[in-house]
Amino acid sequence: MQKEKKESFLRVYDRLYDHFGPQKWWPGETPLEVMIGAVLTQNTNWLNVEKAILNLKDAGLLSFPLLLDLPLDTLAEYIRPSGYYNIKAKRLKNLLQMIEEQYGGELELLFADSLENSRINLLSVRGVGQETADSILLYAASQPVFVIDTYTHRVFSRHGLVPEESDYKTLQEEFQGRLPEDALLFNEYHALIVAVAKEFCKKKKPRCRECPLQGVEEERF
DNA sequence: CACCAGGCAAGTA
DNA sequence: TACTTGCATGGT
Repeated sequence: MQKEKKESFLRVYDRLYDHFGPQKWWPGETPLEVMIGAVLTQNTNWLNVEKAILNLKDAGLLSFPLLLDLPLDTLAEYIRPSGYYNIKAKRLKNLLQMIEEQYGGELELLFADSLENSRINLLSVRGVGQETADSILLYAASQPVFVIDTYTHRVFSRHGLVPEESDYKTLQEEFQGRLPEDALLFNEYHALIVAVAKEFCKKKKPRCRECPLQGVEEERF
């Protein structure tokens, strides 16, 4: 029973992968760019984030020391298309300053730190919550951390795979406890959940008739 | 026109 | 602890 339950999350993964194929996340050329994207995409369409990152890239500002010294309101103007630009400029600054103070401005030292330490330090930053921290750890640092987001909660609770009231920590423990500890698997799985949510599990219009997960909750586990 | 998007923190009771 | 609200652009 417990063993089959463990395998059910892998069956869901297989269904999603068979339907959507590899998602090739995260869109970003460098760890710094991925980290910036993780902050900018908070409650924001990824297309808007791409515009903001392109602004920084075109200005030649995708560099840790340059961004660290960039005035707050200047940074805000560059990232304007990503929305919430004033608060996100501040959040990026907070994050850069933490890395400067704790790791001498070396992103690689943050990523080389223990998972426990790096996560605690990321979460200490004003504007970096659990999802943003875990996105950075998984997609920029390639650490085996499962990222939970509103899509994850919606898809899995609608299909009866987790209780509706599950919080972030509970969901993350479910995924990490039932899946092999594999950063590449976690990477692909999270991206596939986003894919299925966008197409079949929208907020208002769930089209679960054609959903590749149709009926998973009926399979006994 | 309304609604939504790969959240988070601060304020209130 | 458990809600509620502000933050904001751009696509559908």
